[in-house]
Amino acid sequence: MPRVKDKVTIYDVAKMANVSPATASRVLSGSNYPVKEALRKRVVEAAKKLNYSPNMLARSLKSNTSNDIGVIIPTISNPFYSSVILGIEKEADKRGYNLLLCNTFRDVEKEKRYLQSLYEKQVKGVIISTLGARNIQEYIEKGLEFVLLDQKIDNLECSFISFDCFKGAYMAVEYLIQNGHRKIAFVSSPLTKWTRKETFKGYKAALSDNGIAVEEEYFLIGSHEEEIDEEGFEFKNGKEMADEFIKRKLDATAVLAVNDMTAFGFIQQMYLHGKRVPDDISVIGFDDISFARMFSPPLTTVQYPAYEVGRLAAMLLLDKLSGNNHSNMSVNLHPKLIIRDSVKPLA
Amino acid sequence: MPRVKDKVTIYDVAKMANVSPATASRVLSGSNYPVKEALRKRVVEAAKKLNYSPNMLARSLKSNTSNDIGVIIPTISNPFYSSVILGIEKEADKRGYNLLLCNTFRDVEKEKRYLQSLYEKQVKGVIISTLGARNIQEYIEKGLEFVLLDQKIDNLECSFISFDCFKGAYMAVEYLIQNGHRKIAFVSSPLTKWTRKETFKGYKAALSDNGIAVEEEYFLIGSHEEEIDEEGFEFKNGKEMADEFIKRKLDATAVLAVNDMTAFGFIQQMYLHGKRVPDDISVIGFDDISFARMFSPPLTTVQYPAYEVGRLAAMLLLDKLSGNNHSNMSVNLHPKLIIRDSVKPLA
DNA sequence: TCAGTTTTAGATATCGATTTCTGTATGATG
DNA sequence: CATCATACAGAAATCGATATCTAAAACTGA
Repeated sequence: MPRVKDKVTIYDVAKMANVSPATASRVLSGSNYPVKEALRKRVVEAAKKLNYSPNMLARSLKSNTSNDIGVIIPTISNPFYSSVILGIEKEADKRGYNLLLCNTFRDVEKEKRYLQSLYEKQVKGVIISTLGARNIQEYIEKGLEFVLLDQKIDNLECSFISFDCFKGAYMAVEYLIQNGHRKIAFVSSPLTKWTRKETFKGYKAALSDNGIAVEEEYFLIGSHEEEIDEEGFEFKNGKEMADEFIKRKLDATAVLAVNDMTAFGFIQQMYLHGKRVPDDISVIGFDDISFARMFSPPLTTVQYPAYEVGRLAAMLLLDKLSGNNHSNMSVNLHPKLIIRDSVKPLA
Repeated sequence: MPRVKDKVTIYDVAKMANVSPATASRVLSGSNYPVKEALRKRVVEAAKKLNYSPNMLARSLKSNTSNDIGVIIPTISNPFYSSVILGIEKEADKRGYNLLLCNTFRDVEKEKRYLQSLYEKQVKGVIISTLGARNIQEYIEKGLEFVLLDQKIDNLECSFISFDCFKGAYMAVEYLIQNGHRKIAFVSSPLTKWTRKETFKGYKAALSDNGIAVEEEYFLIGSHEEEIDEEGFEFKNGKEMADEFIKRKLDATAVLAVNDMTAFGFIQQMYLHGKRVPDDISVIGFDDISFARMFSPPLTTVQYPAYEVGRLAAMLLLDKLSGNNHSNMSVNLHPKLIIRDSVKPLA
């Protein structure tokens, strides 16, 4: 059992440097209160000699600050969210903040508990991707700052970062049309999220704006809800929709998937039914997760800049916390079509 | 600007319930100090009425405890680590702990800063995947508990969780041999990590134990170091090694990749060179990240149970922190070959 | 030179909890 | 009924920092 050394506090430093704890604190906490150079030096040296580490709990308690921010997402196992987190972490680290990571698995109760826990930990800001934003207002009133991802909620005083899924889907479908496709199906998990609904709308709008009938038969939309905690749900759903495609004997030549994972599942299962992508059917994904380019065929997809979303969210939040910026804003990121090899032009 | 309500403290609760703060604390913190039922009820009701939330900073400061644990990994954007994190989070949440997530990007300086920061936040335990464990000893002496992933360091008083990469590679190569392959290459990024070295050893051992000459020509091992912060490094390296394979005009019929990402890169690039997997060449990956089964062809690979690693790490750490268990241990997880479609039996 | 600033150091209160210490009321014991 | 242990409540100290308040010293300027 290693002997644990006694913790050295600011009092120890002060004593060694022969100054008051107040002075030691002023030097060590980077306060702008003036301290004579001689004393300052003594304090710094004593701190070094004693290998002093400040106790952040005490500092935060007294000064009512925090250098942690909360991040609440459905699940880190979704590569889209891991990119978001990466962006947040990069920016947060740059400014000396740490991340408290919370996975809700889309469980409202879990989300509630996490919010409360973050509040109790005196976190001042939270970046959250939530389904039901019911509880958030309560914490805004308590003084927490929020940045919401992928969700627009009126009357909520916080910043929003969203992505123009409508336009993304629209662009994707137009690209298919330009490539000669007119029978285009839409593959998705249930339209429970705002983003998915927008994507669906964009798909339909692009079709009708181009004089193509919107046929319900081409809606391959999963019906059973995602189960809490289930991994690979989107992938599985994509496979099921491929089965459904075959069952319905659809003649679509192209498909827009609501996200890349769905596209992967769809493509793999179509392969089992003897249909190749892009030779027999073209597929466009959505998100551009890093595997999209590793897939075979490399997936043509709408880029949802997850890393950028994370970075922006952190910037907005931390600017607010540091008082650099007081106004809330809605940032809408524009889609970009990444053309790879999963779409074949029709003759 | 929403008016922020004044924070309600335990003193407010005590006053409303007409008891001393001491009594209120005993009720609200779940202490086992006896409190008469009548008072207890008054306290609970007052807390509810005032919507009281304890200040964890104050609680932790006074009681010298923490319900945060630190997690230090190279990068969350690697799906292997996101699974590890998921396992940790699940177990931690179950026991009321939160995660402080730190991505080092294999930067030793960053790791140092994070360790210090976690220590200052009074975290009591850290799960870490580190390259250089030099600094860890110092924090062990300061009383921190560690669980190390993928690393064995002698004379370090902490628990280890590792994976038998040697055996995993050995099993994979034997499987190839059973399928008639005798010319088997090894594809890898530089052997800077302990796990990669073990994998390489296992590959060589399996060959020689089966009376197959170990030929240096078949070592397709990247030479340039991973750059800090680079995403998709393993994938890119896999592609480069495919180019190298062609350049060397190798006649290998099968390949063992050091991890799945490398395998993906290799397979994609070989495809560009006109070689199909598994028809022209068989490939076995390593890790079984969730994309392995979504890939085409679904990848035969050695399962490295990342989620389980995370869960175990959290269990060991939290058992220790809660005093349930005082001894350190080394847990070695056994490999399992997941057979899918990327290996073809030779006639 | 002396009143009035300004600069700088230290004593002390404070953040919001828990915990120890003290003391009273109650119950058990012989 | 006296004695002693036990149950329970509250006062006050404490965790480790920062911030406020007080005051001495140094510096102004008329």
